[in-house]
Amino acid sequence: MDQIDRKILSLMHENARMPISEMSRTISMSQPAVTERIRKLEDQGIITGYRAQLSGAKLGKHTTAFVMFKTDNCKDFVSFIEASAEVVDLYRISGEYNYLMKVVTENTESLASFLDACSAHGFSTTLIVLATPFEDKSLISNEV
Amino acid sequence: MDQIDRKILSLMHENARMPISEMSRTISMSQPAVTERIRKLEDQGIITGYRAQLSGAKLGKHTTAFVMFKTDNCKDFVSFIEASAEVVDLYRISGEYNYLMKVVTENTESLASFLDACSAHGFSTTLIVLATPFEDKSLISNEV
DNA sequence: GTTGAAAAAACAGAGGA
DNA sequence: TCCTCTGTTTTTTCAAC
Repeated sequence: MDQIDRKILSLMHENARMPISEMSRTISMSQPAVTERIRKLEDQGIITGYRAQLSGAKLGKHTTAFVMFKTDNCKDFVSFIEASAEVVDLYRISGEYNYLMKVVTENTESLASFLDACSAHGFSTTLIVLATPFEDKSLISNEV
Repeated sequence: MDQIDRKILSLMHENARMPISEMSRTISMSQPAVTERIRKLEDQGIITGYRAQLSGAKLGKHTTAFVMFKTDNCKDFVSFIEASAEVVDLYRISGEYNYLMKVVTENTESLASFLDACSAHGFSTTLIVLATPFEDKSLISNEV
């Protein structure tokens, strides 16, 4: 992991579909060398995947919320949540609640339906997302 | 947005670096047609970008937390947070707190330093992430 | 939406600092 | 070890339909 690897990670985080040839020009290194470095970053598990980012709103999902949940039966709860299409992220957390999850639904009504379905497993506190100043900032500082 | 578009989005969410030629084989449609559909999905803002997913742990960031924050000066707070490399996501939320942010740091000590720096802007409650059963589940159901 | 040719990129091997 | 160079294969682009 040197400065060149960090630059590659930064570029990949900005645009994962950038051709390797273009990256090789940007960082002034031959294409096979860049390819090999990317392969190693993947093998080491530093790069875990490449994903298209989708707009929830453009797909008709206009409501995002974070739900903190307290349950006594983690196993059943996780099974239930894994099967719930509304939940995009699930975190086990410290504190009064067991779990925090990010929920994306069409509207507040469908969020309410989801929360109703959850209530069999415990109790929750819901934080509605009003705006997202930024999301998914890079873990790599992009100075060279 | 028909079933083929949904399939493209699903494939792109699984692996954004999949060659379009491979996608065209998977969904049995000519490559220029797939390319044109992707271009339209980008133009419509349904696809907002392509990102490499990086492992925080493999980059030496072993602590993830969600911090709920209450501030009286949103403008200054957001400026401060935007300049903080530790914060990867920032959400404006409803409820007792103004903001929820996802914070990724090297360890609990560096998290404490960050929270100390924040304390000038208001008060917070921190939820430490103990485990992540899943993250970034697709908004598109991947049945065809 | 398809086909097919030209351009570009990715891959794989040989060899050098 | 890590890189560059180079020839081959694959993918992308762009024309015409």
